[in-house]
Amino acid sequence: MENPQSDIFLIAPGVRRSHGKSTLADVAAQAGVTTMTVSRLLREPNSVKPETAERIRQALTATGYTPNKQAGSLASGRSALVAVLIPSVANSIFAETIQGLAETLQPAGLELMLAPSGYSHEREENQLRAMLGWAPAAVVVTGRQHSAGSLQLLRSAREAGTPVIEMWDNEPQTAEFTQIGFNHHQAGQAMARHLLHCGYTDLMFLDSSVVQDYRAHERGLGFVQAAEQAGVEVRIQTAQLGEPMAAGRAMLQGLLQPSRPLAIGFANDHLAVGALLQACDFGLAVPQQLALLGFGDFPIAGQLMGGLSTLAAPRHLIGLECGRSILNSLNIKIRSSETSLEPVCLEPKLMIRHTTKLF
Amino acid sequence: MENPQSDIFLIAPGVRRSHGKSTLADVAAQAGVTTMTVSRLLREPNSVKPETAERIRQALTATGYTPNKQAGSLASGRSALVAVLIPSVANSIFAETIQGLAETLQPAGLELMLAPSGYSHEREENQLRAMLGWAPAAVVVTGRQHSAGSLQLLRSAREAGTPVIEMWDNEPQTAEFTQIGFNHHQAGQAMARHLLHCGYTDLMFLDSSVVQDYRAHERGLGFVQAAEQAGVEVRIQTAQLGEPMAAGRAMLQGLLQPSRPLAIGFANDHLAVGALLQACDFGLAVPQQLALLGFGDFPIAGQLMGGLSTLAAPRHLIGLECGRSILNSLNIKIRSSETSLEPVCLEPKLMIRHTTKLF
DNA sequence: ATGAAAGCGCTAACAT
DNA sequence: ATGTTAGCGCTTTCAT
Repeated sequence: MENPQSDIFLIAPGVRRSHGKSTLADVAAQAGVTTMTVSRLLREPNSVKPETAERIRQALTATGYTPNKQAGSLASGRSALVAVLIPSVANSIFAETIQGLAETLQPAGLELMLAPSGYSHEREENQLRAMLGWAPAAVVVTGRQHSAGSLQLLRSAREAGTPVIEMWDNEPQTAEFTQIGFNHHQAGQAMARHLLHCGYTDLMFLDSSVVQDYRAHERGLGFVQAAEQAGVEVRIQTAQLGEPMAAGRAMLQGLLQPSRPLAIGFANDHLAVGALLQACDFGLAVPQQLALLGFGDFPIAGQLMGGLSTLAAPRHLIGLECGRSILNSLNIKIRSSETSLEPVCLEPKLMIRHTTKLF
Repeated sequence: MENPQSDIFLIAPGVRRSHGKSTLADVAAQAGVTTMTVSRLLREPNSVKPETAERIRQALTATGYTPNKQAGSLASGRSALVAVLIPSVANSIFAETIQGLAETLQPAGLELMLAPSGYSHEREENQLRAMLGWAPAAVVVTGRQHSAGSLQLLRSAREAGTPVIEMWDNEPQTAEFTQIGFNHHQAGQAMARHLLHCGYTDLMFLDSSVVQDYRAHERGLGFVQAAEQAGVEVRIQTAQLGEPMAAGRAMLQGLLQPSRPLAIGFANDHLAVGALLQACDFGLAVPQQLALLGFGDFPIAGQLMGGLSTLAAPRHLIGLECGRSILNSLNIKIRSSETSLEPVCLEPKLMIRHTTKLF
C-alpha cells in the first residue's frame, strides 16, 4: 500500500520497528493537521471544521488507516470489548444467547471476546483473568457459582466501574451482580407441578451427566421437592455420559416396564427427544403410559411427533437482555454516575404439546 | 461506586487518572527491582535469579497484579488474540467449529475474538476492519467469498505476517489463503452419486433459504450436475424462510405425490429431519418411496427412526485443524504427544443409515 | 542477571 | 476549532 519512509536520519537509538501500518501521525501529516484533529474527527466528527474534515477524510482513505485499538484503549483507559464466559459454545442453549448478545452489541460498536470454560471453575478463573487484562467494557459470566478467585476478580472489576453480569441464573437474595436469567429451582418445580396437574402420580427426573452443570441439578432438586410436597412418588436419575439423545434413549431402555403411568422431566430437550424416540420404538403410549417433559424448547421439540412438551428457556432473549443491560450501564455511566443493579427475571414458559396431557 | 482520588498533592499537570489497578511499576517497587526484571520474570522465568524471582512472586500476589494486555501488545507489536469471523454462532455447524478452535488455542494462551457476520459481506468487512485494529495474531474467516474491501484487508494482514485462514471451504486452484475445509461442489456431487448408486432415478435438492450461504448453493449445483451427467431427472428447490425443520416439513407438504420413488438431497440435516418427520406423518414409505439424504450429521440424524442418511461434515475437526494451523504458523509448540503434522482428511463422510438404501 | 532510556500509537487535559 | 504536552503500562534495545 504505502511505504513508511526511508529517511535515514530518522533512525535514532531506541527506535522501534513499526509494522508498516499507517498511523494517525501519517494521516495527520498528509492532511496537514496534527494527530489530535484527526483523532477528534474520528470520535466527534462535529467538532472539526467541514473543510478540514474533508482533507482528513481523503488522507484517511489514501493511507488506508486502521486505528490501533491497543493504543487507543491504553490512552483512554477504555475499551470496546465485552468479555463473555460461557460453559460451551457447542451447546445450543448458549449459542443462541451469544447470538443475541452479538446482535445487540455489534451495532453499538462493541466487540465480543468469547471464552468457553468447559463447565470448569478453574478454567473460568483463568479465562477471566486473561480477559480482564484487556480492560473490557463489560464482563458477562454464566451462572452465579464461581471459584473464590473468580469472585474476587469479578468484584474488583465491578469496583473499577466495569458492569458485571451473571446470566442464565437468578437468585435475588444472594445476588452480588446483575443477574439476567431465571431461577432453576423454581423452573424444576414448575415442571413437576405441570406433570402433577396432568394427573401423573409416578414422577422421575433425568438429570444431566455434566457434573458441574449445577443449573440442571437445581432444576432436578426443585422437581423432586415439588413432587414430594404433593406426596407423590418421585426419583431422580443421572443420564449416562456422552451424546444427550443417545443418553435419553439409553435411560428408557434401562427402565422397568412401569405398572402405572410414568411422567419424566428432563434436564434438557435433547435427553427428552432421545427418550421419546425410544418410547416410539418400544411402542409405548405417549402420553398415556409415559409422559415426557423437556427443558429448553429447542427447535426439534416443536417438530417431533405431535410435539414434545417442554419448559421454554428464553435463550435468545437472555442474550438480548444482557446486551441491553450493558449498553444501558455504559450509557448511564456517561450521563449520570448512577448504576442500576436491578435484577431482570426472564421466566421460562411452559409449552404444552403432545407428550404431556391432561387425561 | 468509587471516587477516583482526592490526594491533592498527587495531581500534577498532565497527570492522567489511573484506574486503581496495580501495574508492573507497583510490583517492581514492592519487590525492590525495576519493571524490566518483573517483565522478564513474567515472560522468561529462567532469566531471573531464583531469589529475586521469589521476592517478585510475592509482590505479584500481594498486589494482585493483572497484566495490561493493551500496553503489552502496544509495546511488543504482538497480541495473543485470534480473530474469528463466522456467519452465525447459533448455527450448530459453526458452534462446534468454534469449540474446536477454542480447545486448541486456549491451552496456548491465545484468546478468541468472535464476530458473527450474519452471512453478510458488508458486515464481514466491518467486523474485519474492527478486529484488525486489535492487531490479532491470526485471522480466521469463513469461506472464500469476500467483498473487495475484506479481501484487501486480509491481504494486507497476511503481508504484515498475520496468518489468515479461510475455513469451511476448499478450492485449491484459486486459493489465496490457507484453506481448511472441503469442496462443497464435490460434496454435492457425492450426495447425488450416492442416491444414483442406490438406484433412484428422480432426484431433487432442497437448498438453504439463506441467500448468501453460497456453500449450500454450491452443494446444490454439484448435486444437480452429477445427476444430469448420469442422465437422471433432477430439480432444485429453495426452502422457505424461517426455522429449517419447519421448512423441511413445508417442502414435503407442497410436493405432489410422486409416481415413482423420489430421492431428495438437503442443504442440511435440519431441513432433512423436518421432511422426514413429515414423511412419517404422511405415511410415506422411507426409503422405498422417498429417500432422504441430509448434510452435516447433526446429533439428531443418528437418532431419528432408523437414522437419517447424511454426509457428515467434520465440523469439530475443522476447528481443531484451524487451531493447529495457527499454532504452527506462529511457531507455538504444542505439548500434545502427537507432533505429527500429517495432513488430516477433512472430506465429508457418507453416513448411510435408514433413509437411503440400496433396494 | 539487572537496569536505563526510549517509544509503541493514541488520547486527556490544558492551552490558544 | 485546533495545537501542545505529557503520559497510558508495557517491552525493546542497549548498557552494565
